[in-house]
Amino acid sequence: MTEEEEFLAGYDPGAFPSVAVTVDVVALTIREGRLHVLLVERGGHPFAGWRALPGGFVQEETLDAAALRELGEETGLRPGEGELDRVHLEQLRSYGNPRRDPRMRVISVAYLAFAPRLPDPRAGTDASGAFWVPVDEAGELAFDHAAILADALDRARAKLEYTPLATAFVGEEFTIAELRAVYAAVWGEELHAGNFHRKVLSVPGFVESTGETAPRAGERGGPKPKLYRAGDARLLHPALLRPTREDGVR
Amino acid sequence: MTEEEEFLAGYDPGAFPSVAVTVDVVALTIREGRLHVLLVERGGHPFAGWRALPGGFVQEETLDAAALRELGEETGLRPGEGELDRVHLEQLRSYGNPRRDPRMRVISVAYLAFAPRLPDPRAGTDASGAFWVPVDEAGELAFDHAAILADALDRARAKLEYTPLATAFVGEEFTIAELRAVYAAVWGEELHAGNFHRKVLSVPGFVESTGETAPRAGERGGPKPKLYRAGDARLLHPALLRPTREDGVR
DNA sequence: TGAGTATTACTCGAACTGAGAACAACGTAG
DNA sequence: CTACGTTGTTCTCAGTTCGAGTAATACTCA
Repeated sequence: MTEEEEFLAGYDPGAFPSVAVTVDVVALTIREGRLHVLLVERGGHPFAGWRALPGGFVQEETLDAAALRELGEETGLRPGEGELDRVHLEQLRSYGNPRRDPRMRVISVAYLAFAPRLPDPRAGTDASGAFWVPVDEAGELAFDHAAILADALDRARAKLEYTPLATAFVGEEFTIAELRAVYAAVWGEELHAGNFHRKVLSVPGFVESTGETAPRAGERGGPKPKLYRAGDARLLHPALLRPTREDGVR
Repeated sequence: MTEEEEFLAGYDPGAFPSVAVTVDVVALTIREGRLHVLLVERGGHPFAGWRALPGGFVQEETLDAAALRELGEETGLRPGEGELDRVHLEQLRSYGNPRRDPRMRVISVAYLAFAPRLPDPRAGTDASGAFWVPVDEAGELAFDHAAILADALDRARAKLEYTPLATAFVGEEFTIAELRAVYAAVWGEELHAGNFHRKVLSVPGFVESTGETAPRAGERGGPKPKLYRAGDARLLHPALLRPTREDGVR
């Protein structure tokens, strides 16, 4: 036994202050042109009856795996069954205010999930119900979840600018107009169709043409749009700048 | 007693899986034109004798407070004593691989600290020594700290583009050339002096003139430069784009 | 069939960028 | 003290990108 092995064998984990660690997931999708977030209604205390972000305690798994597991439990989807695999998942940040949970010290690692239109969720084990809500109608949330949601929206809006994240909200094949609708929904403002078109096609690696066109035009007319799929770029250069941002944001 | 109070009174914190939570700090500063990171040499197991990021277990405090405390303990500086108050501190992300610490499940919340030139640190309680090391000479680190450092550098380099973060590396009053040296050190490439000057002054809220000039020119001549202080912008619009980034970074 | 709408392409002036030059102010080697 | 090299600052200029608007075309719906 080496000195280090000996040390580890005699190590007492209880000697350090212990806290609980949860993951909370801000899952975003777009429905009917509006950005929606997945919420659950809490069944038990604390905050019984309140809306909250889906989440739960971390088990013997990586943080990423915990987030994906929680998302699957709340939506009723399973990894390997298609839709959940196309979800883009990334860590947002951690929240550790000592009083954020009245039970005990709980540190939450928040995750951000972006998904194409998912089916309506069914209730998970830890919640009496889960549902998609437009982000501007989320209202008051349990714990500090309203602040987490606000941070998540900031992050999502910013990431649309310099990453191809928008492609995570649409299907495998999509039109430029669908992509533009994603930006409009997340940023909350319309974009100039012509300039958006030019810009998206000019950024290398953002989208690549499938060579095909959609079988049908939009609901209200117009030519059959061309189809694209996501390119291989991880960052957009140059970025798609958000319009009408005032000078010197503070 | 309300129903919720009753629930909380009978609540057993031990019922949930418990893990240890630490904060690790990636403290960056610039010395002699090179970007340095603060490292400690571990005194005890595991990884005795290895270099590591300064950090420790979270106590009854916010995560931000824990990071600031750890930074103070390793550098020997105390909050309220000037230099430590000008440090910019922000959360990087959390690392929770179940095997990242051989003792037990430890989740680490990593922080990023940017500071103007700090004095040489003196040893803290949990480390037999602390020192500034050029980031490209950090070498192998304990735990997953090398990965954390890499993520931190990515973040720092990116944030220089769209935030006034560079002002956190210089003194209260600084010259445009000092600011340019920060960008050069972090990005690892020289910038066109004239264009940088024009750009910095044109971004609203980045810097504001003090109306004064430095008492002395640089070591090797030149006119006395004008002095500036940080403006009130939190984001740079338009951003300072990093040069020579190839098309379609992937 | 006609009206309305949407995709896509094109135009034009304004703004921005990268590269370089010019100039004056300064430190230092000789 | 002088000459020279270095540096901060301002300008110029051509190429590129951006925002806003226009136009041609193709489709849906009534």
